[in-house]
Amino acid sequence: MNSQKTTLPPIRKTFRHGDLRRALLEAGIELARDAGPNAIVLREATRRAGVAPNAAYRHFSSHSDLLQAVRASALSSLALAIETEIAGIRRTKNQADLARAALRAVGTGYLRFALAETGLFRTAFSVPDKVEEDVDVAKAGKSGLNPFQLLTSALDMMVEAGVLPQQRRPGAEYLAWSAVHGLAFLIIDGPLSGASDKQVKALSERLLQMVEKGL
Amino acid sequence: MNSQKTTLPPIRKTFRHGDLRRALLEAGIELARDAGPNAIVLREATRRAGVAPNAAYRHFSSHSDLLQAVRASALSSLALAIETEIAGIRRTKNQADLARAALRAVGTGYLRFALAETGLFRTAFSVPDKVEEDVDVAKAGKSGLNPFQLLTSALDMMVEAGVLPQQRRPGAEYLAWSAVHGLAFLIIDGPLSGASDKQVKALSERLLQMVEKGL
DNA sequence: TGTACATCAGTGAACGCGCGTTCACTGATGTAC
DNA sequence: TGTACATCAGTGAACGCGCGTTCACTGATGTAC
Repeated sequence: MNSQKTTLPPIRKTFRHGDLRRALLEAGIELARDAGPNAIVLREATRRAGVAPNAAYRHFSSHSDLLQAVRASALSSLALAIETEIAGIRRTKNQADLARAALRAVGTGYLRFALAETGLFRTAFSVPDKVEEDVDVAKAGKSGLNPFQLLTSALDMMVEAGVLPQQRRPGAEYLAWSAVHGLAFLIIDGPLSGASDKQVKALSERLLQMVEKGL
Repeated sequence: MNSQKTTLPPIRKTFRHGDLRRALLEAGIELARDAGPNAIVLREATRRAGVAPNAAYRHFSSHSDLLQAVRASALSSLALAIETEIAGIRRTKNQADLARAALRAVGTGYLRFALAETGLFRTAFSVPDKVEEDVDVAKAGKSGLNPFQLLTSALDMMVEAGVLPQQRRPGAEYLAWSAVHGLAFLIIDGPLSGASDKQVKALSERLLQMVEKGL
C-alpha cells in the first residue's frame, strides 16, 4: 500500500518552496471543499504542500488564521457564483423585469453554490461575521462586492424600478437571505438531503416566488 | 484554586451509581446547551457524573450513541417549546384565524427556542435526519409529534380552514421551514448575531408575514 | 431465614492517535561594498 | 565581478493535551435453593 490519498507527491528540489502561503491556502480550501470547516487541519495542509508542520507558521500566525483565510476565499467563490448567475440574465429594457431577475439570480446563484460546493459553503458560514459593510476584497467577487452586498444591490434595483415599495425595503435583505439560506440548509444537512435534483429545483423556484411575493 | 467549573461535586457513597444512563445523558445535554454539539465529550460527561470514563460504555455503545441521544432530547425540547406556543393561542371559533395562528405559533416557538437554547438548537440539527415519518417519541413533544410534524399539522389545518389552497399544500412545509430556519441561523451564527431583541422580534414578525402571504 | 452463586455496573490502568505549537537549528537568497 | 554578511524560509525534534476506546479486574446486587 504505497499509494497516497492525495494526488501530488510532495517532491521539491529547492529548500525554499516559492509560494508556500498560496500552497497552504489552496490545500486548506481543498480540505474545506471535501469535508467542511472541521477538516481544515494545519498539519494536513503542510503535508499536502510537502513541508514540515511548523513551516506554516512563517505564513499564518495560527490555525485560526489559516481558517479565516480559507473562509474569506469561500465567501469570494460564493460571490463569484452569484455574479455568474447575474451575468446570465436575459437583457431587457424593462427595469422592473430586470430588477426581479437580478434578485432571482442572487437566490439561484446562492443555492447552486450551496449544492455544488457544500464544504466551502459550510465553511463560509461557520463563524459569525458582519458582512454588511465589510470591504475586504478577499471575501468579494469581481465586482468588489461580497455575497451580502450583491443581495443588497439587487434589492436596491427593485426599489428604483418601483417593484418593491420603499417602506418595505429596510431589512428586506434579511428576509430574503433567511429564506434562501434556510432552504440551502434543509438540502445540505436537513431532511431534504435525499431529495432529487428535480424536487430541489422545483422547491427553489417556489421559494423564490414566495420571497418575491411576500416581500 | 479548588473551585470546580461544574456545580455538583461528584461524591457518591455506593459503588453502583443508580441511574448513570440518565446522569450521562443529562450531562451531555448540559454540555450541548452550553456550547453546541462539538462540546458533547464522552469523558467530560463521565467526569460530571463522577464516574470512570469507561463506565459510560455500560450505557452507550459509543460516543456517537450518546450524541444521538442528546440530539433526540434536543428535538424533543424544541417540540415542547412549539407546543407551549400553540397552547397559548387565543381561542376563537373562526377556523381560518385559528389555523393561521397555529402556523405562526410554530414559527414563533421555533425561533424562540433557537434564541433561548442555541446550543441545543444547533445540536438538534447537527446531523441530517429524515424527520417526516419518524415515530421516535424521544424526539417528540407531549403530543407525540416532532417539530416537523407539528408544522405539518398546522399547514393541514390551514388547508381544512380554506386559508391555503389545496394545490399549494405539497411541499409547503419546506418553504415555511426554510424561512424560519434561515432566520434562526442569521440570528445565531450570522450577521444578525449582534441584533437587539427588538430588531429580532420585528424581523421575525415580518418573516412570518412573508411566509403567510407568499405560501 | 440463610447461604451460594450468577450477574453485571463501575474501576484502574493503559493504548494509540493526531493535533497545534515551540525551540534551536540550517540552508539559500539578495544586498552592500 | 567577487566576496562578506544579514535575512529569513524551511527543518528536526519534541512538548503536552485530551480524546475515544479496550482490557482484565472487583464490588454490590438479586435470585435459587
